[in-house]
This record gives sequence, structure tokens and C-alpha cells, in this order.
Amino acid sequence: MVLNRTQVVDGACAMLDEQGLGGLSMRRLAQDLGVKPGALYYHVASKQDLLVEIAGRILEGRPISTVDARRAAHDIRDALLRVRDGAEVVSFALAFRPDALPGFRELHGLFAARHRSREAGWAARTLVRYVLGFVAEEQNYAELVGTTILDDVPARAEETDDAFRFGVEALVRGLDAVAEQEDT
Amino acid sequence: MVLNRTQVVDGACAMLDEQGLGGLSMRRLAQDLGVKPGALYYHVASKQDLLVEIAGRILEGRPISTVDARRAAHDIRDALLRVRDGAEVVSFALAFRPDALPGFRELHGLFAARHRSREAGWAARTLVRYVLGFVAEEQNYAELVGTTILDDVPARAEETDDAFRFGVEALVRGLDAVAEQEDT
DNA sequence: ACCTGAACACCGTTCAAGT
DNA sequence: ACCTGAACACCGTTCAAGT
Repeated sequence: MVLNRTQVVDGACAMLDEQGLGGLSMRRLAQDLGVKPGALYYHVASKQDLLVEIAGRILEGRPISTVDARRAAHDIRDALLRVRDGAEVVSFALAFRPDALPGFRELHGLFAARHRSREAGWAARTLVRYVLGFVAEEQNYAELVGTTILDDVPARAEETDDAFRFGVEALVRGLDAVAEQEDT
Repeated sequence: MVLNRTQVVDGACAMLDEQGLGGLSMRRLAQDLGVKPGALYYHVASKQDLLVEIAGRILEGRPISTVDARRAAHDIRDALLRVRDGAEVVSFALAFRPDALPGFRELHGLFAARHRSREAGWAARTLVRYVLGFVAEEQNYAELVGTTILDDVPARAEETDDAFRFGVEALVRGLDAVAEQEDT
């Protein structure tokens, strides 16, 4: 079927967006691509490998600011929200292969001006964790609304945006504040 | 075999701590309890139901402060660290049934003095997310060190504690700071 | 009330063999 | 080089039937 790695990842991204992470299986993906399950392993080492690749695609979708922490947080959120279960996929990839995510190592620089090197790394990771956790919850809730008979509260979207901004603001301000006494 | 719900949850907790979340299956649990898989479903509605129950047990292990946000964060971390993959299990439970976790709804009160009601809820959820995200990463890393040939950096534990304190301090300070201008 | 037997509908992964 | 066939070792869940 002259399949290649790019097509496998493309198909996986499409399937993720349509079925969600729970509906993305190697067997289904193979069938979707008109191929037997074993064939996928000629192009991809494992499902985990595939998920890391998908995570990369998700993050490449939107450029992430490297100068403003607040903007960076919103950029990452926007990227994650473009794909169903995006936050969960990226979280997995980050846990499994922390170095392989594009645009995440550079976030260290967001705090390099105010913080010492070690603390800048902590700060960047803290911000990323906040965004991932927030969006994972957000997307998970959306999933539950879609599946279960959970009555959707109207005007939830704007309140969610407000809640996100609230957390970003608190976190960035707090990170700035603790930077000032890093001279023990 | 005169099994009851408590014994099923007990067995599941033990298996979680020994095998990790990936090694906890209904079939293995059944075999461990000397019973056929189908028997478990007489005591537990589903695996998800079981995980929510386990999450409750994990959080009940340590009392969580309701007066000091910094202490509460450390209390929650301590509770999560007592069980392998504790953070992942509690995260799942929180996503799946946000109301069924003991001691989490009360955290709202930690911020009620400084914040308006809506913002106090946001603040509490932000703090919980931080702790869960941090400990999930922490436990996941420990897992990778145990499995893969990943050379463990010495003195990592103390640095991890420092990193956690750093984030808690920043977050709590930031949350306090944004509280002061909640008069739009 | 509590459990077994047995099935249903799935998984990820491997690997000899084919082309 | 790329894929199939076919297996291996699993999953969660259901449900008639047994005791």
C-alpha cells in the first residue's frame, strides 16, 4: 500500500480528533489505512512512539511565545485545544520523553531574566504543568458532556477562559515575586 | 469465597502499590483474590468505580489542612506519595467524578477569606492541579528510573522537594496577590 | 446472595513468510 | 522494502447457569 511514516501519523491525528484518545487503537488505525495491524510496526516503533509524534504535531500547530510567559501559556492552550484530547496526549509524551517535545525546552528562557537558571527551569515546568492540567480538565469535561447525560451549563466557555486567565495571572505574578528573593 | 467490597478495594490497593497502575487489571485482581473475573462485578460496578474508591482511600490516608494553603499542598503530596501512581489514580478519579473525592471540596475554604466565592474555587482547583501534576511527574519519573536504564541523578529527592516548595510558594503568593484586585 | 463458565468484543506486539 | 497471516498474551464486561 506504499505507506510511509507521515501517512501513519496523519491518519492517527485524524482518528484522534474524531474518536478521542480512547478510540485510537493500532488495529483501528490499520483498518482505516487499509492495512493489517502488523504493517504499522514497519513505520512506527510502538504506539507510544506514535503518540509522541502526534504530540509534536499538536505543539507545532501554533507558535509559542518565548518572551512573554502569559502569552506563552495562552499559546500552548490554543495549540492543545485544536485537537481532541490534545492535553492528554501531550502530557503523556512529556512524561514519556520529556526532551522530544518541540518548543518546550525553550520556555526556560521565559524566566531566565528574572530567575537563576535552576529556578527558571522550575518556573517553566510549573507553567507548562498548569496549562496541561487545566486543558486536560477542560477537554475531559467536554468529553463527559458529550457522552453522559450531563447538562451543559450555559456560558461555560467564557467562564473557563476567565478561570484560565485567573490562574495564569496568579502563577506568573507569583513566579515573579519569588524571583526577588533568590539570593540565599 | 465470601468476598465483599472492602476486600476487593483492599486487594486493588495492594496490587496498585506492587504493580503500578499499568499492572492493575480486573483479571489479575480476580486471580489474586482467588476468584473468577466476573465475580468482581458483583461488588464493584466497573474498573472506573474501583479506581475512584482507591483514590478515596489514598486521600483519606493523611488529613489535609483546611486553614493553610501551603500546608494543604504538602499534605496532599504526602498522601499521594504513599501509594505507587497515587497522583495518576487521583487525577483520573477527579476527572471522572469530581465530587466523589473526600477532602477536596473543602479546599475552597482555604481561599474564602481573601477571595470572592467564584475565585476561591478557581484558586483551590489551581492548587490541586499543581500538586497532582507535580507528583504525577515525580512518580512517573521514578517509574522510568526503575524500568529503563535511566541513570538516577543523586540528591534528586531533595531537589525535588525544593522544586515543589518553589512552585507552592509562587502559586500561593500569586493567588494572594490577584485577590487584592478582585473589585472590578 | 454470591460465584462460575463461557463467551463477546476487543487490545498491542511479534515474526515467519510472502511479494 | 514493505506487507500479510497468524499467532501470543493479554484486556473489561456480561450473563445464563449453578449453589
